Parts: sequence; C-alpha cells; structure tokens
Amino acid sequence: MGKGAMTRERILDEAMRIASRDGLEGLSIGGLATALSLSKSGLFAHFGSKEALQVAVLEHTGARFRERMGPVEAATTGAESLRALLQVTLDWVDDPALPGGCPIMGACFELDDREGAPREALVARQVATQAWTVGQFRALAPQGADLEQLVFEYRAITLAYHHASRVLRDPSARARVWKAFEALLARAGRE
Amino acid sequence: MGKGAMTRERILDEAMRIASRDGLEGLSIGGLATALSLSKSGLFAHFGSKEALQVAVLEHTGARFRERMGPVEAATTGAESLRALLQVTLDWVDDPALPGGCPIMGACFELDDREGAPREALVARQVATQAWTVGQFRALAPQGADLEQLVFEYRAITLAYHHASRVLRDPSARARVWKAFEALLARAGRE
DNA sequence: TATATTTTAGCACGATCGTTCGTTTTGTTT
DNA sequence: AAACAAAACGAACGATCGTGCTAAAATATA
Repeated sequence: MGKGAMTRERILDEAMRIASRDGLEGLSIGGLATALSLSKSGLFAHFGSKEALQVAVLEHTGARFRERMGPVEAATTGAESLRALLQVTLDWVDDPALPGGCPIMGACFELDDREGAPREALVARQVATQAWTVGQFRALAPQGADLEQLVFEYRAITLAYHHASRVLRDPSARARVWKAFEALLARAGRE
Repeated sequence: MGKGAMTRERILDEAMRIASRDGLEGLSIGGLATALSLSKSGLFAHFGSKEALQVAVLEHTGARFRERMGPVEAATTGAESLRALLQVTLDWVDDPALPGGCPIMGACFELDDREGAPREALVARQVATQAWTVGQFRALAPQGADLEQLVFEYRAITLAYHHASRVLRDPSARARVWKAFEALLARAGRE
C-alpha cells in the first residue's frame, strides 16, 4: 500500500468519526484537515469534491463494519447468524470510535430526501444488507413466511436501539432489544 | 395576535419545512429569510440566536403535530387510540408540508450526541410522548405487562416506516407497519 | 543516484455562515 | 395628529465553507 492510500485510510477513519457526530454534511474539509494536521488542499486532493468524500466515507464505514462480521460468519444456523449480527450491531453503535453512533444510520435520516451519489451509495448498501438478512430469515422461517416483513421488523429494532440508547439514554435499551428480537424470532418460527 | 407573532408563525412554518429536508443545522438564517422575502437581520431579531430558532422550530413542530390529534382523542379504547395515533403519524410523515419527513425524527439522529438547549427541548418532548403512549398500552394490556417494552417496539415501528418509506422507497411500507402493529397489539393483549 | 511521479502545502477566490449595529419603516396608543 | 413602541431593513464584521491553481517536498522507479 502506497503512502497515498495510507493517508487516505487515516483520513477516512477520522472522517467516519466526525460524520458519526456531525453527519455527512456537517463534516467539513477544513475541520477534518485540522484534526489530522494536514493542509486543507492536500486533503482535498485525495477526493476531488466533498460529494466524493462523502461517498468514500460511506463505503469506508461499510468496510469497517464488515470487518467485524467474523462471529456472524462463524454461526451455523439462521437464528445464530441473526443473533450474532444483532450483537455485532449493538457493539458497533456503542463503539467509542463512533462517538455519534453509526454514521450510516445517521445518513439514512440525512440523505433520505437528497438526490445524488451519496444517497445512491447509501441505498445500494442498505439494499445489499437487506438481501443478506432476508436469506438468514429464510433459513429459519417456514416456507411461505413473509421474509421482507421479518426484515422490516428486525431493522425496526436496531433503529429503536439507536433512539432509546442515544436520545433517551435508557440504560435498559439493550435488554429491550433482546426481548423484542426473541419475540420476533419466535414469531418467525411460528408464521 | 400582533404582527410580530404572525410573522413568527410564518417563519416557523417555513423553517419546519426546510428543517425536514436539511435538518436543524442545515437550516440557515439567510436561506430562510430569502425563502420568505425577509431580510436576514429582520428575521434574526425574532429569535436572537440560531440555537433559539432551532428550539422554536422543535416546539412549533410539536404544536403542529398536536393539532392533528383529534382522531386520537376521539378514540374510546386504548387500542383505538394507538391505531389512530399510528394513522396520524404515518400521514404526518408523508405530509407534503414536510418534504423531508418528520423534522423531530430527523432531529433525533442529529442532536442525539450534541449538548445544549435544542437537545433538551427534543428529549423533553420525546419523554412526554412516551409517557402518554405508556398510558395507552396500560389500558389494553393485562396488569404486570412490560409497558415500556411495548412502547419501545411501537416506536421501532414508526422509525422503521421512516426508513422503509423514505430511504428504500418501499411502496409496501405502510402495509408492513400495520402488520407489525397488529402483531404488537396481539402480543400486548397476550402478555 | 538521477529521474519521474505522486503527494502535500500555500495562497487566494467567491460565497455563505451567524451575528451586531444603527436607521428607517410600520403599527399601535393616547 | 403626535408620540411611542415594535418590527423590518441594509450594511458590515470576522469566520468558515468548498474549490481552484501553482510550487515545493516526498516518494517511487530506473
């Protein structure tokens, strides 16, 4: 890996951190450069535009999340996979490297009504994740089950965790998540 | 109502609209003034600071939402109340006056990690809403039920609607919401 | 080590940000 | 109609925004 690629990684790690707090729009080139002791123009040259930087941050964030999927891939059953995914997700949201929670969840509420490359990058990632999750539910639900419905409710739980934990600062947010998740699993098996 | 109060209302209606798209931070005094054909300083004088404007927008949004609660108050049972609330919420999120969805939901992911008056105003409102919803679940669930858990899952559904409808643009988002909600009601009665 | 290429820095630009000030217009009250 | 209060305006401020351009420094290649 050349030097350019290395600084690019350093930049994106810090950008991910900042975007988790301030969002992709609140992330500024100047502030990012200062935080890394780089010149604004030097940093800028790595991406060419702010929009390209935002796309890079989204992809970098997805890659960093994917690095943590070891326990999920180690699982053997659909239920185990989903349990592991949820555990990884909760830890991800609470990671100190993300002082403002998951930047992708934040981007969902920031880019939902904006057109452009960042939104497209975001949606593509969301759709891919959704497809994977559908597959996990297929492995544990009886044939004919409404798999997309189950995924809808699964994502609902993760969004509610973000809300309960970060907005309300409810200390029992994790317990609520697991209770809701097990109820969902039970319903999936029954349906 | 004096003239000052009238323009203030006009300002806040437009500010709510813009904040729904661009968030409370993306909402700018200059842009808001231009959209209303007012001078920047004249508009600014109504609030004294951007932070105060943000707080005013949050409170104004809450008031506008409360104006739509008629069907909810008309309901007689807890289940009917919650059904009506959910219906009102879905229509609210999709209202053309809010091109970017509910500004309060957006604020939840924008202010969650920021300290200050706007966050406090937001959380106070969320806590009050939560208390009201707990009361509705109490009216339909058997004694000893985990009411806070039910509210957690109720809010999960509304957050997931925002996501499915606005991010994924899933045309069956509403159907998913109602299916999840009826399942939740059934579980509440059983528990 | 000399050369070619990549990476970083410095400086400046027009635009916009939130905010302050003094003035002028508008509305209300006596 | 006169006097007062409220509201809106216009201009300017320092700061920061994203984005060019050019030169210097650092790295990779020969």
